[in-house]
Amino acid sequence: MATQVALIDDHAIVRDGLRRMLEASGEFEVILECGDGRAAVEMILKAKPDIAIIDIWLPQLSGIEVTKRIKQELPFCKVLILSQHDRADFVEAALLEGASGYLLKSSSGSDLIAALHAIRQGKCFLSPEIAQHLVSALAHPLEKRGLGRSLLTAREREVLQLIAEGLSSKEVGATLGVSTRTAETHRTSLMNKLGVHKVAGLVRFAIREGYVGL
Amino acid sequence: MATQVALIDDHAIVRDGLRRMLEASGEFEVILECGDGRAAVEMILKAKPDIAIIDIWLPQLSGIEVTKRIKQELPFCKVLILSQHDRADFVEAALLEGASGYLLKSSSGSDLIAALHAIRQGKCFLSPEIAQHLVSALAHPLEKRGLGRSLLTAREREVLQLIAEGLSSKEVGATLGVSTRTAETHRTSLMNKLGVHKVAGLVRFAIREGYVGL
DNA sequence: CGTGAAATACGCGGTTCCACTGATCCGGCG
DNA sequence: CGCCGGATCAGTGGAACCGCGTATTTCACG
Repeated sequence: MATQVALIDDHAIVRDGLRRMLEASGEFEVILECGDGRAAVEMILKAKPDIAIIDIWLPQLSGIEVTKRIKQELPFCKVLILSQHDRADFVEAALLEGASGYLLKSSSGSDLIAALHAIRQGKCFLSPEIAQHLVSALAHPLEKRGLGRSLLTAREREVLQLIAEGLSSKEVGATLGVSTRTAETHRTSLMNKLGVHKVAGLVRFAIREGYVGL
Repeated sequence: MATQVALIDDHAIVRDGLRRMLEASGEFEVILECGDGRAAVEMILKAKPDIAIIDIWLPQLSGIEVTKRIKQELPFCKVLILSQHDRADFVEAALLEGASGYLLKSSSGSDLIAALHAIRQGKCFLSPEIAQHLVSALAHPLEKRGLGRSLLTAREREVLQLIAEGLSSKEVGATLGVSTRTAETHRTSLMNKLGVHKVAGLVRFAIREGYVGL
């Protein structure tokens, strides 16, 4: 029986291409596709694929956050992160959340298949460039580097991403399924914590920290 | 005989996917792939494909610039631009340089095939969202500005920078020594020109274009 | 078990945004 | 000269923002 795969990437055309590659191999079956993070979590929890291929940058919810949520509910669902860049902190965060692999988009299609093979067998697969970064990162222990100790709470990071994507408080509330006032409360505490008083400041922080792309 | 296609995109994995889609259709043959702009120009001039599919963002040389150069030498080689975003100025620039189509990556694989069909017949193909932007751009005939001249006026760039730095319209007016109203007018035309409706969008544009730092 | 942090939610009121309009003045270019 | 585009200024009205509060529940940690 073919391994069931979920494809999460915000570009439909990229998903189409990946699907063809996976299906051409004859070993994988794409059982769901999704272009945004929030919807992806729901669909994955429902469909329970064997492996989820997740782009790191997604509208609504980052790939890291998606990973975290599905690993909580489906520890046996493997995750392969796709990313344009090789930012070390992203790699670490993804692996800490339970991702089984991290593949750069500069990889080839055969690398993708190779990664899936490894992951299916419970192994780990990292793009060579990534592995490089990781060893140097392991030189010093990660607690020290403030990775676990984030200033912002998970909810606040979520709200921040949505604001930076251009949603109003009302839209943020609707997206998260909470009231507009609650969204505004989070917005307020974000501004307090970050010491800014304008959307512009939030957006710049979000971009600088990689919560949203450019 | 199959239509010969060149694939220019900086992500190998995306090229792999596109190639499979094209070849699966049976109508297209990928005769070359390249991941950076400068090399792409050389390869295309040598290989003379019927159609070049070019990502707008490329290392070394932008997709727009690549289009310009190959159209100079090979006017009969059609160009289909691929892009993540629907920035009006990019679209216009690409079309002015001779691109026959502009496809967002949010499009599906069948859109891609449809676009190639249209282009092969000498027609033009734009993603629907793109066409939208274009009509609104034509409403305000901004013909005069060629490529060299910036989309934004000097004053608008000034205002943009201040907004991105977090100033309110009132503060912008005070800073520039004009009325709040005027600052708001500039803000409005910025949003119109850039096709965004939120401060977040302006800030991201400003950062992307280097009007403000991070 | 108490404390505190996080998430949720609400009110009020002034400020700001922003789309829809309208206008005037000036300088360059055919 | 006449036209056009850029820069300036303005009104209206509804929506959103945001600082000032308050309050409940839940959950983790000591």
